Amino acid sequence: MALKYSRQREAIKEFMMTRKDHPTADVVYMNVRKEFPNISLGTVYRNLTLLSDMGELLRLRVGDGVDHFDATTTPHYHFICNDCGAVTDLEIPIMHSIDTVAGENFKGRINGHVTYFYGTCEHCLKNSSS
Amino acid sequence: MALKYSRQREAIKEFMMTRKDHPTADVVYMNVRKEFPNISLGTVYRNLTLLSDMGELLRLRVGDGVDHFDATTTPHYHFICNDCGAVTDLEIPIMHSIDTVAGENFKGRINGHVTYFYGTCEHCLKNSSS
DNA sequence: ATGATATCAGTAATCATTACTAATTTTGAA
DNA sequence: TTCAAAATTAGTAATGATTACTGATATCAT
Repeated sequence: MALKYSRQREAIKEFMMTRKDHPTADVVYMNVRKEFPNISLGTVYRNLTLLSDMGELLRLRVGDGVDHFDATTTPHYHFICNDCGAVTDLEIPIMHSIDTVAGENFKGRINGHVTYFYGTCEHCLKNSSS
Repeated sequence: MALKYSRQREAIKEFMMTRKDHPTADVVYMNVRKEFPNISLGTVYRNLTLLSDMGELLRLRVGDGVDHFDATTTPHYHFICNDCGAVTDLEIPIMHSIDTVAGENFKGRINGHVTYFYGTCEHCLKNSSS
């Protein structure tokens, strides 16, 4: 009986499934509050962490100092816009070969890698040209 | 006359050059304190940030919630041990080709990538087998 | 229904980092 | 060398994200 159902956790999970823009805890909080006006930010954090630990979410540290969460748990790469900070998914296969490359002449064992691609997103490209 | 010499900044820079283990601000603070007993943590942070902005240091966000700094500013990859958290350099060439791969079927512009390899370091491999 | 326990809301605490301020250093010129 | 403008500092307070605590509430097997 280690894990009990909770309406709040379910709402958080459902909200995450509707979004593919990798929201932060605060964004989740703002949105779930529409359904649960007095849910607390701590509850949001606790459940995001719990769901991440259970493998139902991915916790992304993209380098902007705030954790982002992703309901797509199959391995994939991310792109971060240097202008607006948007985080988007990339539709390219996982490049396992780079683990092999990295492992040459390395004494430890390499299990995997995390790669973030940086640049300018489609939207910001248009804005800068105008 | 925008930038003035400071003994503290010089000591921080020199300490960073002696280390290839990517210390955090706190580690820099502890060590520079031997020479400047009442240097403040804020001074360490301000100078690490300044040096990073000037390109004399790299600021690494390896995903452990603490910033690491690197005096080797030529592009290179890093390995993070899942057991002990150690951050080490990898001696492999930059794989520019993966930016091209990631850019296919992507509407924005990709300028580069940051990759961290994870696994078990040489030292922790030995310890776990004993 | 009820008792055990997981979860909650609300709030306080923590941790890394940044901002503020009055005092000290640096530096170019008198 | 002396001086004053401006950068830098030490010390401390503030911030922002996240985690921990606590007494009340919700879930669930019996």
